[in-house]
Amino acid sequence: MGSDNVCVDTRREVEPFGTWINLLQAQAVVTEALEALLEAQAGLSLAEHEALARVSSAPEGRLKMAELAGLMLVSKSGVTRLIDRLERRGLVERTTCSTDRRVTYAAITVEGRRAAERANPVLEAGLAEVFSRHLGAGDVRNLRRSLRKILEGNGKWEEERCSGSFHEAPAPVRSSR
Amino acid sequence: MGSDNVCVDTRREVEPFGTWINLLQAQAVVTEALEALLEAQAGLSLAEHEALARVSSAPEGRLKMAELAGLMLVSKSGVTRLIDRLERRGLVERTTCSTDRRVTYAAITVEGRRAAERANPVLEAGLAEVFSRHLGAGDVRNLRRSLRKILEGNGKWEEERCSGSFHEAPAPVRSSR
DNA sequence: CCACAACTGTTGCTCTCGCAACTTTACTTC
DNA sequence: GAAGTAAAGTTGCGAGAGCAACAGTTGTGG
Repeated sequence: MGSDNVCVDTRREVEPFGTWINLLQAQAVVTEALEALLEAQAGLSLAEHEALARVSSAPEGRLKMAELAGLMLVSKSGVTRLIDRLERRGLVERTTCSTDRRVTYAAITVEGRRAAERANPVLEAGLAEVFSRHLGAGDVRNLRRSLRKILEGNGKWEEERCSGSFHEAPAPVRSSR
Repeated sequence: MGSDNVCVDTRREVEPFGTWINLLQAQAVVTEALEALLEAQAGLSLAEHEALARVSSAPEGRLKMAELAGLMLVSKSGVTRLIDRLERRGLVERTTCSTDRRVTYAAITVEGRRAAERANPVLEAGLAEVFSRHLGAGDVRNLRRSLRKILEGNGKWEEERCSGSFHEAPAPVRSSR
């Protein structure tokens, strides 16, 4: 009955847990701030901006729906509705493929490109303000290295997803292939 | 001490962006894995487990709705619905406060405590597998320190919420209910 | 040529969440 | 003590996302 010694080695066990919680919270805080900033100053959600950025930076300014879904780690239906919203606002256009009539391209419009270019500096400024402002250069390097280890360890590291000027939205990876 | 010059070269600007993307992706990957694992082996979502753990580790095994909302980063209505679901399953009970009739306590039940205790090792094993397994002890410390800086810099650091102690403290074994 | 499997994108359904309005209760002020 | 204000929790509503089912298209084997 006298199991008072609860504090045996809990400190060691708690650390990864607390770190993970902090990861969740930091992600939530940064995302929330950027979401609000981007919505206020550019009228775009983070997911919308990412789609816009990825489409506009793709060759010929267009991307198949399935490709976009793969890059963004969102489901097929998620991309359909996301492109629905952007198309309704004239920022993106659905075009067909001449060689395969199943595929639909999401193609950037001039207005869409303008919106993306207007949103980019906003996002960058917000990111500096809320994220990198509080970290030293060494912190950023260490942070990224650790995060990369986690991604690699789970087989989710892909170079092309991280390069370029776009952002990412949290979403599970479903049927990839 | 990262006493490097901040404006070394322009290429540095990409780094925070990519690091933030990695943060999102790592969070998404870890969350997805844990969510699936916990759902499969314990029948709880992550949010449900967190609520259960926080309530069960609170003094007297109960927490005001508003306190719970503050500890988790969710809105009041979110907590209402979350507790609705848990109460429907008999894992939590709504009780009243004798001194303030506005407040509602979410109180852990015996079955709820059992569920939390069954879920904890599952979560811990999953966390080790998908998260801390790929990091050294120094990595975890650095990671946490950086995340803490971000949270502090945005005024969202609160010791009791972030310290991740809720999941280890089994609280007073008060089986009065 | 025809049946059949594989693939692409869309739609219906459901789930979870936040915001704003609302009800009930406590506190402050006169 | 009464009026007004603030706080706690619940509810209606809409947004956004995933899964499963579906229709249209392409390619393959008999």
